[in-house]
Amino acid sequence: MPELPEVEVVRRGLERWVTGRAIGAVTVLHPRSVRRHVPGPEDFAGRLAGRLVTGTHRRGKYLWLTLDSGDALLAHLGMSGQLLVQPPAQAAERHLRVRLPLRAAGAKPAPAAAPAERPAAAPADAVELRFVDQRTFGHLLVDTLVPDDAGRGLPSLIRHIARDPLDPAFDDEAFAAALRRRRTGVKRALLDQSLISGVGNIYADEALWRARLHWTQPTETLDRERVAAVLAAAREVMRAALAEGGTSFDSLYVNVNGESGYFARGLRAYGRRDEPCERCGTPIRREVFMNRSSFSCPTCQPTPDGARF
DNA sequence: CCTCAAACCTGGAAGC
DNA sequence: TGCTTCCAGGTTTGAG
Repeated sequence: MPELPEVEVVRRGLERWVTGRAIGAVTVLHPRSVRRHVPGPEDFAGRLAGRLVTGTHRRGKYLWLTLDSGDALLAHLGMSGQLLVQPPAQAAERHLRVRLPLRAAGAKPAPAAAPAERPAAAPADAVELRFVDQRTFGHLLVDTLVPDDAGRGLPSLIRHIARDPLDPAFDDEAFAAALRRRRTGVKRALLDQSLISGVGNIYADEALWRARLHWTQPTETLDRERVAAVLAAAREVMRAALAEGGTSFDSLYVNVNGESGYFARGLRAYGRRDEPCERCGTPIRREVFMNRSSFSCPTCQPTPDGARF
């Protein structure tokens, strides 16, 4: 389940393969993967054909490629999405949803040919960007760019997505103030992408374990220092995941080169039910919230008075 | 505006 | 072995 560090690893992996290349004839194999591109799959492919990729960007868990048309190819990996760069002749993956052929700028478009007729020795500069997604919670779409609060281009569909904690322009004070205005539990707030983006179930639990807060801690009780501690913890665990080259556990999640990331050994709370807390030895508990698991230490993270869900 | 929960998916694991 | 149920969960949508 890609969260911010995993998506950033994908972005970095894509950068050298896609920037400066031209997109060829896009094939949408599963319409659900472009369901948020309202004009439909044909329009999606039409807006990409012949366009040059000018850069790679990310906010929270959203990733986008800027195009020379002024638009952007926006991607969200959902729970099981992967963006792979493969040789064009590589066999199709089991859950391949969209094919985006890429060629070096200036190279002639490949002649239209059935896959079986492709030359065995494809030009070295021809690659294929592939969107593979088992559970189809992820999606791709072409969107227009609008200026963000710093005047930079942001896909219009994600205007409501807050900056993420690794963004230098993230405003800690504004976040603390917004949290205190909320009347909810701290974990629900951490998962609210309009307050802070990039934090999912795993990194929320990890940040709360490090900050010694239970997930039901009411947001209005969090003073500036507590919020600073939560943010510092989230940044620490995300940077550690990033430093390990990405990621986590789920074999579904694969980085741009098709290698499974592995950050599971750095997790102190998530997925460790009944295992001893690394600070105090108390067995980690698992509680269900919003139909998903929350892992915490009963001693370091006691359930607060006035718990909010 | 805020809060909250349902719905959207698939396949591996666990239970029977 | 084979069937059923549970579980993973980010985001949008709409009700209250």
